[in-house]
Amino acid sequence: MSQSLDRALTLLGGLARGGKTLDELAEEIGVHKTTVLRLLRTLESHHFVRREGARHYRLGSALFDLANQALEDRDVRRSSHEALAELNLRTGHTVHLASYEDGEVVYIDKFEGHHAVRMYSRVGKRAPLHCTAVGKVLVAAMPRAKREEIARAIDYVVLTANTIKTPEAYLAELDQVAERGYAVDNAEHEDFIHCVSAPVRGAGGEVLAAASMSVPKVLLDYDGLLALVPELLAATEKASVHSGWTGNGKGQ
Amino acid sequence: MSQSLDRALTLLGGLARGGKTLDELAEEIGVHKTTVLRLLRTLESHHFVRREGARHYRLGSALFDLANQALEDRDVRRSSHEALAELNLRTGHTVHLASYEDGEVVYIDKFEGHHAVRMYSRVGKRAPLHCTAVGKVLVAAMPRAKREEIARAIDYVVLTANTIKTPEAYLAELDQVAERGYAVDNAEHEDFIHCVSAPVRGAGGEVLAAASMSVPKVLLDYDGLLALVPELLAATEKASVHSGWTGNGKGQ
DNA sequence: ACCTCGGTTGCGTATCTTGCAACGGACGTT
DNA sequence: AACGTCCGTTGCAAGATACGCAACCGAGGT
Repeated sequence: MSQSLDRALTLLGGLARGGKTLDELAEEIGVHKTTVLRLLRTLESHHFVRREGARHYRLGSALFDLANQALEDRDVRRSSHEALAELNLRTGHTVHLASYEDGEVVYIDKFEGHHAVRMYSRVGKRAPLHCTAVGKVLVAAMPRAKREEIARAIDYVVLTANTIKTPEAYLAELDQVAERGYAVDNAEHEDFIHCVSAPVRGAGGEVLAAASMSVPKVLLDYDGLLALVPELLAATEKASVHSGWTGNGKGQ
Repeated sequence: MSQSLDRALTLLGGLARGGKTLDELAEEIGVHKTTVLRLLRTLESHHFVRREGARHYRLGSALFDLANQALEDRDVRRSSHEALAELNLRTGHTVHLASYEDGEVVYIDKFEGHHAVRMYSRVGKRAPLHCTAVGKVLVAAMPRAKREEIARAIDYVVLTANTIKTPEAYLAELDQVAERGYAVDNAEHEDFIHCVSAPVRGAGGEVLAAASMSVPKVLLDYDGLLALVPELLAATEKASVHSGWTGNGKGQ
């Protein structure tokens, strides 16, 4: 592990929450401001940071640049884009695309809902596996042994009254998800929101990502949410076809 | 300047162009692979890179995360979004939003055109000041002394037959741009594309960013392009109002 | 079974990074 | 107008840290 690099990356995280002054940053990561200055200079030379006026540093454009290249790398995102945009347009609900990344879920695309109520999420944000519909879909797609391994490794943080609390309950839920082909998060992550999610598949039938719709409970009750499932499945099927998926079963 | 950080950032740039193996990366930045390994590990722990299967490294999700936060930081982007999305929807042409950043133009938003012909650009990408419509708009908004300083500092790389080649010609062009309130790039950057651009203003009348429409020449001739200007101006005015702009002149 | 390729580890050394202390410039205050 | 404060910047010396080496390991391919 490289110390200076580690500090610099932490620095970026700190800068993410608004422009900061040199000493503020120094204090935040617990080093001398000279050190921060040098790190910032290096970051700046690569456009990772920019100086705003005199006494403020902000994140720079290299971030956008790399991020977009990284996103383009993820082919699912591109191939699913059209189908999900349509789904979002037609239903007006927030649509997410997420993939599994070492023990968590990462949002790789987001289409904002058309209501006043907005979800606190963001492309690149991570979320737990046990209390999100996308998490369930992604883990349910894995072989049973892997599922168990993951289920046991999860830290079942309780976020709402409905949050799943044990590996056993989680595994049972996954069985259901695998069987019916979609997952539900019945206000297990945030109190006022529930979601449905379904997988996007690739050429070999493997699950590339999970798409979800998130709806505030004030807008639609649980039955109303479930009534959206056919539309969701139509969209994920379209996205799957665009991603190379060819049939119903496994393989070609 | 911090050496290891510098190397790590260079590494990220290298990774942007597809997954690489350890030795490839080591060679690329001219260090021992052990060093690369350590840097990658640190980057990985912050989710800046991820390991793809056995022998491939790719950019990770921290990039998306930071990038989105950085973009949200740039208020112009949010406040202009609606007007530009409309413009894009109505005309079907590619719309860019760009701002000035130390001697270059940086794209901070992009709305893809609806035609088959796509432009090679990307949010976060940088472009020269002398051969882009957005560049002209941004520089034309600066006080005359600053304009001259910038005009003299530009390296007039010739990209097409129409590219401006001298500070004098550039300054003359800027005068025109400042006067009529919009700029044109008549295939000065890429041979087959021409653009028009206009400024987005903030509360004090200052120019926050430049919006542009890019159109393949095969789709629209020069006069057709100019015919789009009123629509562009309507959009940038709307974006300006959303950004706090209140009147026609300076000040409130 | 061998070879190659990619990744990983331990270790000593030299380098690079660090924190200190002091300076300078820009504001704001008295 | 002079002073004080806040923030950024520089040079330097000490030592922690990142570096490259060489050897090892594991997986694929021949």
